[in-house]
Amino acid sequence: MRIEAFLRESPMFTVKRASRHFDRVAADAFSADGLGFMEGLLLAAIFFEAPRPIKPSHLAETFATTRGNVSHAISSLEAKGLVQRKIDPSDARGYLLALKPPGKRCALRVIAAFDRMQRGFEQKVGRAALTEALDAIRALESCKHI
Amino acid sequence: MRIEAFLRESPMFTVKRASRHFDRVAADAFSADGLGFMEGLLLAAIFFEAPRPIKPSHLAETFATTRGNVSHAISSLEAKGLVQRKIDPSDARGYLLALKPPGKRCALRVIAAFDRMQRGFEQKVGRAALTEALDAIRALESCKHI
DNA sequence: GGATATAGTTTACTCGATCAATCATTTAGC
DNA sequence: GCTAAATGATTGATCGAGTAAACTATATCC
Repeated sequence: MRIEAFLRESPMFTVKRASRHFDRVAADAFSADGLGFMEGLLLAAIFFEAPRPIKPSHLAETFATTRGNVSHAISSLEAKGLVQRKIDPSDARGYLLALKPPGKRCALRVIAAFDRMQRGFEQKVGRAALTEALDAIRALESCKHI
Repeated sequence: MRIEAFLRESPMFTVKRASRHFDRVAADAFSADGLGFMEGLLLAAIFFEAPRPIKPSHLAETFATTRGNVSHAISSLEAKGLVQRKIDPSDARGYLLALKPPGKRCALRVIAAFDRMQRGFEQKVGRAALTEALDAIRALESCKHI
């Protein structure tokens, strides 16, 4: 088989390449705010949850990643003055996250960018096909090992 | 909107999460050989092209990445004793890549793992749906900016 | 022959992710 | 009530992959 045909049929490579592409697109879109893709998503998540503050563990679960990873990303957002950690009054082990005013403005820009991208996607492949494709990709994630 | 609904409809996040999942699956499958996902793909690419040796620039194009990136990965594969660089007799600027015997055996394991994964995917979502989903994902890559 | 283009490497850097160790607090068991 | 175990989160070290720019060496074109 030719490698090109192999890659073309491979969900793993197709998904990986698309992921890289989206990283570049997001980095480009958020370059003014100096955010990465994941940072933008976290900011959007905190915004959507407002005014209810959100816990890091909730974010880790939502984004299917580790707490350590979220902790690092939040530290980065905090260093940029976008997010604030406050001790959770109901559980002093944990923290609650809230947007600072610049973070709120930044989140709005991020969400607007995601929305524009979403419209571009739906225009490109159609809403129904997009939904089906995402369902298929999600289903692949249940293949846990080779 | 809830962040969960936002993420569910977002191709960018769905694709990114799946990409991370595949990274973990591949790292797990290739752990005995100490290969990453991309290293495995490169090895498979060189194997598929054999006996015709392959140029790094060809790999960079095939995998939609930079030459620098390929150069790093090849160096890593070379350090593991899997791949060999030879000066291209027809163009002394370039190199030709070939598998050393351990690299060949390793490539066979890698390809077998990819094939098992592929069968798992097709069993999970069906061959037709898989093809459609990949076509949709590829189409999204033509959205160049937000 | 000299300017320019090309192949590849190198260096430094970023981002996202993971792991193990650690700390503080909460909960559970006795 | 007090200790032991579980939990929420941070830290620090490390990794893989990717990028960009500078650089070397060779090839090509006029």
